[in-house]
This record gives sequence, C-alpha cells and structure tokens, in this order.
Amino acid sequence: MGRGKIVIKRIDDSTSRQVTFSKRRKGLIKKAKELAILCDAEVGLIIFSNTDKVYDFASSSMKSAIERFNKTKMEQQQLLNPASEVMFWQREAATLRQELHSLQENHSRQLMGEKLNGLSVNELHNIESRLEMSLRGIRTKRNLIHHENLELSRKVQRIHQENIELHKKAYATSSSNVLGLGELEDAADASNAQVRLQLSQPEQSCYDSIKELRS
Amino acid sequence: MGRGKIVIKRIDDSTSRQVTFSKRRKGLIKKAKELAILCDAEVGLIIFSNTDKVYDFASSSMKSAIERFNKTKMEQQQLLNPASEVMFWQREAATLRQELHSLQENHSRQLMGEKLNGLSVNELHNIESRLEMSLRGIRTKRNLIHHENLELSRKVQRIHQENIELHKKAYATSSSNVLGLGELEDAADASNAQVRLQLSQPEQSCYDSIKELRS
DNA sequence: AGCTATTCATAATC
DNA sequence: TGATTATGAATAGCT
Repeated sequence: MGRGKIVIKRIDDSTSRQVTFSKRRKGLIKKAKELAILCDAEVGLIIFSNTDKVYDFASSSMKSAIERFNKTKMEQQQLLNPASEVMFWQREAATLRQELHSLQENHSRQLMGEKLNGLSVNELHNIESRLEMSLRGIRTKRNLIHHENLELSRKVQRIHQENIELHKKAYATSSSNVLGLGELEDAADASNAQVRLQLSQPEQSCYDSIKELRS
Repeated sequence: MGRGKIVIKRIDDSTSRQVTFSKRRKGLIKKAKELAILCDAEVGLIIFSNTDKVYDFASSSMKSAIERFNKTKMEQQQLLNPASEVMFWQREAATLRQELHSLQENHSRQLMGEKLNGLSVNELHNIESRLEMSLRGIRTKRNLIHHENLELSRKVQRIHQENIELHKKAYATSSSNVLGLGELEDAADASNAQVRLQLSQPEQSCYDSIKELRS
C-alpha cells in the first residue's frame, strides 16, 4: 500500500528506515488498539527501535499481559511435557541459589559503601533480606509439596498392593458380582497411582538437589 | 477497509467478533513481522482472545522482549523520579511479604495431606519470576550506585590533584593570604576525597564480581 | 513533516 | 469455517 510494491527486507538507508519505522509503528499500534476494542481481546505490544527506543501498547496493562502470558505458557508447557517441569524447577532453584549467593557475597563488601548512599542501600539491604526470607519460604513450600507427593505416592502404592491382594482373594473365593465392581473401582485408583508415582520419581531427586544446595 | 466503514467499538455478535478476531489477528501479526524485518526492530506481541486463547509473535524471543522492556522501563522510572523508585521497591517488598505470609498460612492447612493442586505450583512460579526480576533490578540499581561512586571518586581525585598543584604553585610564588585561604578550602576538599576514595575501593571489586557473574 | 498513487487489509457476502 | 470481492485504510515514494 504505497506508491510502489516493496519486498519485506531490512531497509538499508537509515533515513528511510527511520521514516518507515515511524509510520508503521503508528499503524501497528493503531491496529492493536482496534483489535483489542473490536474483539474484546487483551493485547500487549512492545517495540524497540534499532536505536533502542521503546514504544508499547497494552489494552489493560503490560504487567497484566506479561503475567497472563507467562502463566498460560507455563501451563501449556506442563501439559505438553510433565517431566520438563522438574527440569524447570531444578534450573530455577540453581539460578536463584546463584543469585542469592552473589547477593550474600556482596553484602559484606558493601558494608563500607553503605554510608555513602545510606538510604537507598539500606533499602536495598532490607529488600534483600525480605527476598531471602521469601525464597526460604518458597523452598520450604516446595519441599513440602514434594514430600506430600511422595507420601501420596506411597499411600497409593499401598492401596494398589491391597487391591491386588483383594483381587487375588476375590478370585480365589469365586467372587460375587458386587466384589467385581469394587475391583473395577480399585483398578481405576491404581492407574492414578501409576501416574502419580511417575511424577514423584524425579521430584525426589529435585528435592535432594535442593537439600544439597542448602548445605 | 472492507465493504463498508465500521466504527471501532466492541462487536456484539459473538460469531462475527470471532471472525474479525481471526482476520485482524493474522493481519496484526503480519504487520508486526514486517515492522521487525523492515526496520530492524525488536517486536513482541501478545494477544489473548476473549475465549482465553493466546497468540503471540516475537521477532527474537518473547523472553528477550519482556526482559528488555522491564529493564528499560525501570531505568526510565529511575531517571524520571529517583524517589519513586524507593516507593516501587517498598511496594514490591510489601507484595512479596504478603505473598510469603499467605504461603506460610497455607502451610499449616496443607500439612494434613491436602492434595497437591496445580494452582499452588503456578503461584510459586509467579512469585519466583517476580523474585528473579526483583533481584535483577536490585543488581542493576547497585551497579548504578557503583558507577556513580566511581565517577565521584575520579572527580574528587582530579580535584585533589589540581589542589596539590595549586598548592605547589602557591608556595613556589610565595602566595598572598588570599591564596592561603583558598589552599585551606582545597585541603578540606582533599580530605573528603580521601574518604570517598576509600569507600570506592571495595565497590570496584564488587562491580567486577557482578560483571564476572554475568558472563 | 505533508501529499497522493498505489497496494493492502478486511467487512460483507456467499 | 473458507473463498471472493468491493471498499476503505495504510503507506511508499516524492516534495
């Protein structure tokens, strides 16, 4: 839509690239707005020029859009591959630990410099303490979850075992139809147990790795 | 651009809203791509339909775009109003504390083998993302402080040097009383310089260590 | 920055 | 849904 057709390829001339950027950016943001209004959609748009300037549009707020995006993507990932979740947490824990470590290391060195920028550094210090506390809470929480999961797995395994024995008994004594129904229900529980057990397997190792990181 | 003009207003009919959404979403993403390529820009686009489906486009990666956005916005905020930054962190800390509190509250309830639900894991993830972002922000801030401090130190050192030379000159030419006063004032500055230089010493290493960690 | 000649996106319709 | 087409919008090339 212009005096002539163009091919979509980086514009070499920096001036006309700049001009095109201005025009098209405006157009894009307008269209984003329209989509949000017309279709009742949440839209978030971030644009960086090649000169590092930012432009953005968000129908509600960028914070909201980004958080919703992360949440959704995470759920998708979990559904796609349950095992990858464990790896994700492992990476997460490692990253956080490293960051904490560097923060803690820097603390002592900062004590001197603190006086110079008293307020903001103090503030930072407070915030860091809080962050550490939060992280501790989160890790505790995670451990609890893993424990619970393990507990659950064991319980289910037990039920499964009991079920098998019941099964044997039932067949041995030539079971009635009523017993047969019970057996079916238990079988369904057992299959759930399998799923949970599979999930709990790697979590154990994750938990161990976290424990290691703590020491 | 169509058979008739339209007003930009939520489309009431859900079917045509859906149709329009499909068409315009496609168009918007196409334009976003074109802008990125033509103008060598980094573009991130997130779209949620009113039925909660996500669509997105990112010229590099959404992670990159979001991180760059957060970083830039934070810097802008800092430049705009240094005082508001403290409030930002205070709010952040308050939020984190509150979240920690609710986590801890949930602990006791969850101890009795309440089932592990996906929501709590998501919650954890969100909080951890936030923590990571906060930590990154803190490091950025700290770097800035260190930079400023270094700059200050150099400046003071320079002044100190100038002062010494002035001093020499003054004595060499058998200075008047007026020059002597100036010398005293400069001497006071010089002592300040000493203090600042001492403070800056550990900060240098701190900054270096952060740089190291980043690579 | 403006101004058109064009191309493009899309609303209406099937 | 998917394809078609008339129409309004966006914009490339100039000034």
